[in-house]
Amino acid sequence: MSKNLTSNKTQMVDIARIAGVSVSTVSRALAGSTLVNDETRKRIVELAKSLRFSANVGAQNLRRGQSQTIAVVLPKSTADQQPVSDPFFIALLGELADALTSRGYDMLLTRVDEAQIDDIEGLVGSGRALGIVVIGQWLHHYALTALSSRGIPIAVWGAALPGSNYFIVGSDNRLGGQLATQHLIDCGRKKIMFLGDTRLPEVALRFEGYRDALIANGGMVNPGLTAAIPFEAKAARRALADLFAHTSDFDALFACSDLMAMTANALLAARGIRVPQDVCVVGYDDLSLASQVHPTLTSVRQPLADAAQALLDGVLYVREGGAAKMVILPTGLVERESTLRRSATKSAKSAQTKK
Amino acid sequence: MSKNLTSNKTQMVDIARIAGVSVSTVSRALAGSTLVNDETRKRIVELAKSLRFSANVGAQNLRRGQSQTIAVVLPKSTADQQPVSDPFFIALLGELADALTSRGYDMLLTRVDEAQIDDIEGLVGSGRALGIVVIGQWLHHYALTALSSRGIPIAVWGAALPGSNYFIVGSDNRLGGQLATQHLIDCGRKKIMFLGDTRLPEVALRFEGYRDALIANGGMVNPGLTAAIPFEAKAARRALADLFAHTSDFDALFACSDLMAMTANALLAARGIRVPQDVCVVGYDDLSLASQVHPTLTSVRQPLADAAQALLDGVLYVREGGAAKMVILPTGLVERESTLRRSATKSAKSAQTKK
DNA sequence: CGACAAATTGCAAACGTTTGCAAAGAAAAT
DNA sequence: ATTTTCTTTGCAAACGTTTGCAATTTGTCG
Repeated sequence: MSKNLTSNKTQMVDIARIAGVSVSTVSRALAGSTLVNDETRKRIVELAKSLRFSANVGAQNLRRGQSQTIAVVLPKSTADQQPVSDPFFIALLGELADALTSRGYDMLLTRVDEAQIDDIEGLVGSGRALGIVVIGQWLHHYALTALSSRGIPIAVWGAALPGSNYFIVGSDNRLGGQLATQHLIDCGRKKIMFLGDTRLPEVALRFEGYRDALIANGGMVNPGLTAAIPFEAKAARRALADLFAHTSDFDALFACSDLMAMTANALLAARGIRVPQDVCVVGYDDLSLASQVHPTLTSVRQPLADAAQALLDGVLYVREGGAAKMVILPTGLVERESTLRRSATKSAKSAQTKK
Repeated sequence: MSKNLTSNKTQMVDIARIAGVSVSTVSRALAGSTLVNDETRKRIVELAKSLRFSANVGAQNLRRGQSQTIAVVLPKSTADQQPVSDPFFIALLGELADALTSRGYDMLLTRVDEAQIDDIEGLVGSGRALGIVVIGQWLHHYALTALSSRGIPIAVWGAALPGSNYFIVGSDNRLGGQLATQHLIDCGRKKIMFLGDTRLPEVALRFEGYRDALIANGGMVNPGLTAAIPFEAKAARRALADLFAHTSDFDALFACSDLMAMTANALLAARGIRVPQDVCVVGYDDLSLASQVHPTLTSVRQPLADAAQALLDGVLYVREGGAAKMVILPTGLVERESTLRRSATKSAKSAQTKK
């Protein structure tokens, strides 16, 4: 019966009628334009509030030719039954949500299968979003490159790769690896095992840091002390269990995520190996969980809030025609119970002093 | 110079021109209408794909008078500096994301301060979303009631409260509490401590289940064996540390979240108390993490995927004018290392037999 | 008192779709 | 050959905003 498709939601024309002005005036008043008389403006704003009016965003976008929404895509590897992959991504997601809302943007969350990665172009093409933040780049470097070169504003959380033409934000993975390893060396450890799959760009960089630290201290990488543990929880557990079943010839672990470190801790504990006395463990990400478990976890912190800001800025910047950039954020080591610095005798300090 | 505000994105008129048909035909073809000749349809669909065209969703919504987006709001308590409160919510969020996308809806993620909870009405009022899923109801029961009675389609994850006029989905908290407690009793435990803030509706129900189980086994609640531990990680840690500093007169813990249980485990371990030998611990939620830590955590599982489906169904149902309902999902106990069933001698079985 | 500027308002044309209706053919029935 | 039916297409009017422009009112100055 009713003439309009959309249900009886109040809209500008209603307000205009009640206030006895035209729709234009209502529009301007609500937009805070100076073109409208102060008094009328107040009256209209008041009225709108009392009617709980909020303007149809679709129509606004249509008219203005732009949206205030940013799409955030989370990877979903086909093999992975976990709803959301890594707690770290979640933490980042949370920060992103806050950063976006505090700057007046809406957040459209999408999980995409790695295979459908190309489809996300539609998010922008359809005007749903003005740009895209991609969390986790190992969904096909080339796909992101293609997207970016086609003019889709994207910013990616990941590692800086050579030949990237897309905007990329990441932490200083190399430094992170270095800090962690140096700390373990300072703890007097000699056989530091690296846990992580170096096929992933970020892990590869952390590995370089690991190697650098070893070399800087007169050591070198022992191939027997590296294990390609995947990030995904269950697979990681399997791989670690398998690893520990075959070797216990290490006195420290450097894990590429806190989740991995925690799982390793659990498996070591089950074998009666004590952390940190027998084995020191350093994780990565500094999840809030890291300070909740036993033993609390020494970890490499990534500046999440800064990352979120940088990603948002990145999307907007690219959208304005800015060229792709790399933003590398600092990392720092947070020391907790899972590692134990030796008493001053053999610490980094004495390394400075000539023996 | 260009006449149109929106940048040079391809739109229907472009396709129409190239294909030599009218916009209407393009629209119909892409919508799969039978009104258009099979051959022309194919040609147009092909063309659209090759141009990577996707229709402007804003315009579609405007014209159709409805959107295909569902807003999901996550609580953000003002005091809480954690980006996203509880890992459980995250897991649910992930399931929601999958449920929504697999049914063709977009997901608009919003974090709201508890104070701004009323503002979420605008999400629907502005046509951005067709309905709202609220995760965590203890942001003001009354606000949700008001929202719902004003006709905003919402579905809430939480506990069934008397006098709710909004659609609510929750697990059977009472049963969960019962199962956990009964299991601890079956483990031969006598002093089972309840950890959780019973001011929260869900916790209150779990407590009832706890009480019921005690009574069913000829016991009763000992007020000294309940502690109002909050959910938020840091506060929980403080409260637990404080608790354990004052009492150790318990042989089992029933914690209202896995996070709480893990933290308790960590603090107990630091005090040299062994789990499960000295103290058995049951958590709640069955996070994927529960099977990663040491000892792996016995926990009450909530059916996340079902929950997500039910929430989505709920929003749609309410939007179609359906009356508010309560959906209570089953729970189950997952036994792991943190509890240890006694050998048959003193188990539940013998409780049946007359002494 | 007339002319001109400034302030405030309204008109109407977009924005990119969908869809009721009419039109134009083509095929079928008479 | 004429009418009827069916298939396929296009026209044009929405959907709810924003905004350039013109129109009106009011104020100021000579």
